[in-house]
Amino acid sequence: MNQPYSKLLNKALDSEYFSNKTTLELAKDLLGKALVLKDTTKILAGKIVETEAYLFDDEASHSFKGKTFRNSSMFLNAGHAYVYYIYGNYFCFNVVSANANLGEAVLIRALEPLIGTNEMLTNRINTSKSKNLKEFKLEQLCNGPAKLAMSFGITKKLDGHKLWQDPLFIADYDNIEAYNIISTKRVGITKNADLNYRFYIKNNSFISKT
DNA sequence: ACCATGATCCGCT
DNA sequence: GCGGATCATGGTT
Repeated sequence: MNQPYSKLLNKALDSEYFSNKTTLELAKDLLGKALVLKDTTKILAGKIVETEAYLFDDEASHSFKGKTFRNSSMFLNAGHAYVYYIYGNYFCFNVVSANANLGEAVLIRALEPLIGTNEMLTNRINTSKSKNLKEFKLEQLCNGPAKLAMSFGITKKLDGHKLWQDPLFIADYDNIEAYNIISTKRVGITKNADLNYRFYIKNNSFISKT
């Protein structure tokens, strides 16, 4: 058993972890935690190094115009997964936050791979049609919201999943105090774009962009 | 029915 | 740095 695996054993965070803080607090606190996918055949894990917050009164948020079929998971209790399909190709993964029916969430934008990197690469190869994947570096495996979803095989099937249970959960990993956290404008949005709701670990080489 | 949009990625210049 | 791929989703006709 390798070091990261033992560090993650029995460290899954419970539902209270997600509900007892604001969305902005959660977006920062998730940095250094591990995203773990565990089923009967495999375990994949990555350290969360980059997040973005989406609030209820936020024009950039999918929830801004109210509840629809697509975004309904955003209105569940904190700690549920919100997975959406985008650009005709990709899935992105969020952690629902704050009060139920409010519609707030944290987008997970980048991971530092810890366990199961070969399986992640296989998932990337099978999902994306790129032919240069063999040259991919570890830094490029999960350095973007759709990339990490591909690596973990996260699809709509996990939309609405409870993140304090298998097969997908968040585990304690690194101590948040050990990091300097940088906040910047969010990536890829046009509305309400001036707020510094993107957070990442300073000097970490696995983030999506500088 | 039709249309515009998009919390992205990738390859090319 | 730029544009194409590609289609579910939601809003409008």
